Order: sequence, then structure tokens, then C-alpha cells
Amino acid sequence: MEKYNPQKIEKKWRIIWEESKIYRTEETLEKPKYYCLDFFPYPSGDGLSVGHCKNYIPTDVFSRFKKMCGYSVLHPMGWDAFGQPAEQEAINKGIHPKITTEKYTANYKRQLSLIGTSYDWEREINSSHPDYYKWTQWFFLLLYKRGLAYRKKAPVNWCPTCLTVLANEEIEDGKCWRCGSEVTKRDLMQWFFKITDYADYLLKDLETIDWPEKIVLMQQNWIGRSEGIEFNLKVKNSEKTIPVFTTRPDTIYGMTFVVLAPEHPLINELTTQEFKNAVENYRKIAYQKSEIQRLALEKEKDGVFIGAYAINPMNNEEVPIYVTDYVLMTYGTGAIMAVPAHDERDFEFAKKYNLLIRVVISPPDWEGEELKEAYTGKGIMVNSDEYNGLPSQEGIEKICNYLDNKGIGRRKVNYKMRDWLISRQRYWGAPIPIIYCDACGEVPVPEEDLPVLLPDIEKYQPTETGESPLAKVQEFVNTFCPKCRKLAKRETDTMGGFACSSWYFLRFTSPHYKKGPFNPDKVKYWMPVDLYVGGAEHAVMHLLYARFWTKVMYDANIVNFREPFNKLLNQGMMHAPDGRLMSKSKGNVITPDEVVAEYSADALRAYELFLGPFEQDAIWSDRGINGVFRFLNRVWRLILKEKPLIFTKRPSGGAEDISRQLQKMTHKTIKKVTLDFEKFKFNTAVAALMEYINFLYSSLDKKVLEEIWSETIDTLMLLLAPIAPFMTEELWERTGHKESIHIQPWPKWDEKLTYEEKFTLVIQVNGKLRDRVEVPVGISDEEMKKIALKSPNAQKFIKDKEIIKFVTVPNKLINIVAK
RNA sequence: GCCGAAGUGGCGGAAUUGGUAGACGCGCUGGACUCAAAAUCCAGUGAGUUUUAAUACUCAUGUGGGUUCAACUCCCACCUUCGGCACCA
Repeated sequence: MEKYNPQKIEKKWRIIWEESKIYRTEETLEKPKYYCLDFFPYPSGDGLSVGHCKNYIPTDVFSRFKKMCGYSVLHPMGWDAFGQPAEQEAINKGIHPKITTEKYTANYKRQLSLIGTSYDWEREINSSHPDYYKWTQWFFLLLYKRGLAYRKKAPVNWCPTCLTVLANEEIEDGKCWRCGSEVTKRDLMQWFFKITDYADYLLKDLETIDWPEKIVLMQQNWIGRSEGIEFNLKVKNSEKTIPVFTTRPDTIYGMTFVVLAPEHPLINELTTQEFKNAVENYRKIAYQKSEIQRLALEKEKDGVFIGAYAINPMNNEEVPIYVTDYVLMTYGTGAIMAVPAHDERDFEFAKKYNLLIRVVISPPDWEGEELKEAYTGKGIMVNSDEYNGLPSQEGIEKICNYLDNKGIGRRKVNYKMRDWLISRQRYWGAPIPIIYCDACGEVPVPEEDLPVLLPDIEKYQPTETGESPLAKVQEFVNTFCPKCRKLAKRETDTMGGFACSSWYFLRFTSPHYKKGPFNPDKVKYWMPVDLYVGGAEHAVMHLLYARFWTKVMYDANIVNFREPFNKLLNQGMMHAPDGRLMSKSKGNVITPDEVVAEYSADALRAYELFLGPFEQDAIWSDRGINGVFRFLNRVWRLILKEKPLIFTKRPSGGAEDISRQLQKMTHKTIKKVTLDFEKFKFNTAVAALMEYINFLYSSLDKKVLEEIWSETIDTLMLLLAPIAPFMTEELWERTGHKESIHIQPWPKWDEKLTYEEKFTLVIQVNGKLRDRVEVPVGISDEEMKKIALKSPNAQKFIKDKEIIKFVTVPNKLINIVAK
């Protein structure tokens, strides 16, 4: 027998598979389709680590499995090559992103082939290629035409290191998600997508998809829907009114002051002369503060009085108006009625400035004493005139009705989610296809003029001016107005990377289509994605944006589904042996290259699957992989060398004939592995195959009918094929099969053959295990009782006691309850 | 602070609807093979008590209660770890 030589056979099959195009996608109406997709990766210079493989291996195993089960499977791969990470890399290394991108994608592709993935490379896409971003721009225009892309000057998040604006989702703890610098505010003219128009829609349709609860919850929280009422507060000695939003109108009688955000437009008009200086000072300081300082939890609430008074519409009480930075201009109306008794922040503020704290919702067991902290729960209304005695819920209804009827306010829904900031002052992205003309204003680039090509330039470093590097490229900026043909200027900002990944899953269905972003027939055939697999870190970014674009497409009648990804799974992260995340800077990266060289791609695959549950984090261990490597060697040896005592006809005498047990074991294993694969439980599937082979080895000194042995080893190879594609292909060939193992039908199990004839009857006394007896399946309760009572071990524990009852579980156990 | 997930041998992890806790693997121990080692193969391996031995018993799934004939699984309280959100009125 030739030794298992993975280096040789893996290289051999990689070449054969590529030449025979065995992984080309099949599109046929005769089979059900299955679209299995990985998150769109950004190809980094560091290449793949075994951590990344924790995602790609399981989806590959599953795709192979589905294909063997008779599906036509779409399992594509492409590159999210545009965007900041790629550009930053290029800047750091001083090499043009176009060049680095090309190099890195080639490396990724090589590594993915190395580990035996079955991607259809004829469908490879790259978001930084003009034939791709042409359509990203096309989608921008679609949103624009539907009123969902607009430009406004707004204080936006600015990263002083990356020199660009960031979307809200790209800020973590007030810091840039990429470089960790503190984010500051800057007033810039920016493009936004109106995702808030779809807030409710995005929220509701979460019910229709099979996603991890965790992600659904994160999206719900991110969207942050809250129902309330917006109403106007009159200002004493002024015509102006201040709109405020509240979800707790039942606490309106507890309003003892009003607070405005520092950016509030009414501050200038309402502040009295006397307080102008103090207010201006406060605003200046607040405005200079970075987000992180402003949001710091420990920070004391402060603010200044503006000299004006607002009037409570319920009782005409006059309350002072303050400006403070704990109120955000970007949510609700940027002003609130402050109810210190029932809001923690207002309470803190009132304490600091000795403002009145009036209880209007009675906390449980409250007897009129002063509150030590705000009571934010619901309760019975007090100190609220005719509303006294009402529970909160009713109070909310009644007061809303009152304000509504009086024309003072109206019910409103607010969302935490903000519009999606799409402009980036960066070179490496899809140019925003808009032209500014002195005569015609903002003009979209006509579809037939797409793509707006990203010029090839030398100086792509970002600038501090808040302008994209493209602004300095005269040939790019200067153009003609598509409407009036006069001289005009192009928009020089590019789109953030998340634009590209908001539709790429559609492009895979027809990656070379020229007449549109995708071929509608192919989209109809393949979409939606049946299984989408990636990390949880994209919960509120990519996964929300892609859903949004899909809904816009649905409304525009270009797709016939409202959700792009039916089922979503998040893989756990793979940590380095030191328990930390793998990263080049920490020097603890383990690459698939080194593992494949030392063991084999098949061993790497099997090990990553076996390490633990798919969704759970795992720690790479250099020792553990030995176990699966041994297992693969045992498979190799068993199939090529070992055999039990084979016979062709019923023999007499000699060794024990275990044909029947073997057959049962085979069918039980098929069932176990199949069901485990369906449930993405690859670790127990591998374990089942290990048990299977252990059983086979223990059968070698027994007698087996020839056809059963041949079924046995064929099944072993087939079940293992998605996990260890190289080795099984080689073994399949060596055992005389002509066609590739990867196009064979998945083995089926015969349910009858998974049933046992005997089982271990567990005998308990008062719930404690006392004995075990082998008995035939299907025996009656009475028989079980008889057997149990005969057990000497059980007898020991019941002899001085009175038997009260028997509890039986058919084919499992009997419990004798005795006192 | 709020929301969510998870705590099982020396380690990674298994355990249908509550029904044999620790599958499978790593590691370790002993043995076989070998001049020797590696590799491979065989056996053992939760802790404790007991027995010459086979055996048997007690304890054990983060902690403390509860429901149940029976709890890793269900309920209540708490502890720890990880993840998310964090002035959203």
C-alpha cells in the first residue's frame, strides 16, 4: 500500500478539477436551486489565516453536500475591493490600490483553491472593476431618482487620521472603526441615502427571515423605533414655539424645565440679552467637544439658562429653558420637555441646578416623600389635575388625544437610525455620478454615460480639506452638463464601500451581463440567497444596507422579493493558540499554507469542522489537528489495505458474521451525518464518521458479506467527500470508480436499517441508576417490570420499601418508585 | 446601566420532547512492535470511598433554592465570562 501522500494527491486533483471545470455552476430547471453565499471579503495583504477558513470551509462542505443531494448549487466568490481598508493598505505601502488589489485577490484565490473550495471561478467579481462599479453607480441613480439620495450640509463624523467622514455605523465608542482615532464633528456638504424612509419596513420584514435572534435584535435596537407625540411649547413673550418629542406624555405635568440641544436653531432668537454671552460660550465648548467627550457617561450633566420661559400647554405653567448637550439635535426635535421626577438625565440636571422635581407618576408604595432617584416606570398619575388616578397607559392615550384635538401636537414615530451617509472624501471608491452645473444645478449622469471612470492618478492620498483627492484632478472634475452642455463640474466624492456590497449577491447570478446590473431571469432563478454565512460584526452595517437596497429594488419593480437573505448564520471566531485574535501585528497568525504543508488541506478542513460548533468561537491548537490527521490516515489504510474476512455466499462456521450489524451501522451513520450537515453540526458529523471507522476496524477479524463490505467503504468515502474532497477523490479513483466522487449522489439511508433489535434497559430506583439489562426492542411495560424486579441490584434498594409505582419509557428505561 | 449568549473531566467538546452525564478527539498512563526512537496498534483514563479481585456505593454539568418518579435540560435568585447597545427623550 502506498502511504497517504497529501502533497502529491492534493496538487494532482487541484489541477484536474480546474481543467475539467467540475465546479462550474449548473443552471437547470430539473433540479431545485440552492444559493450558498459567503460574506463579500475584502482581500487584505495579509492573506487568509486559518481563522478566515472557519467560515469558508463549512460553506464549502455544505455546498458540496447540497450538490450531491441533487441541487443545482450557486457557490460563488468575489472581492469587495473598493473602500477604505484597501486604500489605507495601499497608502501605507505606497503602492497604488489597483496594483495591491490585484495582487491580493490573486493570493486569496490561490489560498482558497489550496484548501479545496469548490467556488465557480468563472463567476468571480471585483467591485473595483468598472464593469462592476458602473452598476453601483447605476443603483445610486436609481436611489436618486426615487428621492432616496440627497445632499445636505450637516455636522458629520470626521476621522482626523483617515481624513474622511464616517457613517454612524462606522463609529465604535466614539472612535473610527478602522484606525481607532477619536472622531470629531465637521460641517460638510454630504450625500445621504434615505434609509430612514424604510425604517418600518426594515423592522417588520425581520419577522419573515430565518436569522440568528441576536442579529435580529441588534437590527431592531439599531432602528430603535419609538412611538410618542410631538407637540409645540409656547414661549413666554414670543411668537415662537418649540416642538418637543416625548414617549411619556403621561408625565407632562411633571415638566419643570425645557432643554434644547446646543445646535438648536431657536437658541439665537430666544436667548435674552443678559444670557447671550453665557449661552454662546456654552455652545462653543459643546461644539468643539468630540463625540466621545460628549457621550462620556461619567460626564456631569450641565447647561445654561437662556433667559426665556416655555409654557406647559396643560396648565399654563411657566418653566425655564436651558441649553444643554445631553440633548441631541439629531434625534426627535432637538428639544425636550424635562421631567426630572421620571427621567434619570433630567433628574441629574435638576439636582445640579436646584430645579423643581415634581412627582406625577406615583411609584409603588410612594407616600409623598422626596425621590432619591428618578422613577421611570409606569404607575398611577398624580399632581396632574383631572388626570389624577389614571394609570400611565391610559394617561398617555388621553393626553395624546387632548394635544391632538387642540392642534398642539400629533402622534409621531421616531427612529434612532439616521440616514446613511454615503460620501467619502476618498480616492478608492465608485465616483458618485452627479454633475453640478451653474445653470441646471445638480444633474445626475445619464445612464448611457456610465460608468463615471475613476481616473488613474498618482496622488490618491486623502487631504485635510474635506475634499476628495479627485477634486485636484482637473480632467476629472471639469465636464459638460448633460442637460445644457455648458461647462460643469463633477462630484468628487466617492461612495463608501458598503454601496458595493449592497447588491453584489445579485451580480453573482449573471456576473458578465452587460445590459443591466444583473440578468432578471437569472435573478429570478437564483435569488433569494438560501444561506448566507459570515461574521456577526456586520449586523447593523452591511446586513441593514443590503436589505434596504433590496427593498428599494422591490419597490422599483426590478426584483420580486423583499428580503435578499433567507437564512443567515454567523460563524464563531477562531482565536490564536494564545487566546487572542489572530493578527499580523500580534505575530500569532497561522496560515492555511503552513498547515496544508505540514498536514493536508483535508486535515485542515476536517479539523476546523471538528474543533467545535460552527457558531462558537474556537481556539486553534497545534496538537488537536493530529487527531483528525490520524483519522484520515486510518481511512486511507482501511480502504486500500484492510479487509475483514470476505465471503460471497452464506457460509457455515468460522468467524462471527457481522454483516447485519455493519449494515445497520452504515445506515445509522448516513442518517446521522446527513442530519448533522443539514443542521450545520459538522463537529458531530465528523465524530460520527470517526465512530464509524472505529467500528470498521473492530470488524476486521469478523466475517462480512462482500456486497455489504463494498457498500460500507463506498459510503465511508461518499460521506467524507464534502469534508475531505482530495483524499476521497483519490480513494474513489483507486477503488475503481470512473467518475469524480463529487458528482455522485449522496447516500440514502433505509430507516428500517437504523432500528436496533436490542436496547439497554436502564433500571432506576427512585430516579437513580441501579442496573442495566440488554433486552429486545419493543418489550411491554409488564415485561420491563418483571425484568426490573428480578435485578438483584435493584432489589437491594427496594427490599425494605414499599413500591409505589413504576414509571416506564418504552425502549429506554424503567424507574421503580419506592418508599 | 440596558439587551443578548454562554458556564460540563487536565483540554476542545457530546448528550431527541426532562429519561444511562462525559460520545468523538486531544493529552496523559501502561503494554505490543523496534537495537532505539518516531509512526502505528491494544488497554486504561471525572473525583472519592470500598474490595484480594470482579464489583459496589457516594459525589459531580458556575452557586443557592424550587418543580418532578427523574433536571446539564424546566422555574426563581445570584456569581462569572464574552458579545452588543449606551444620554435616542
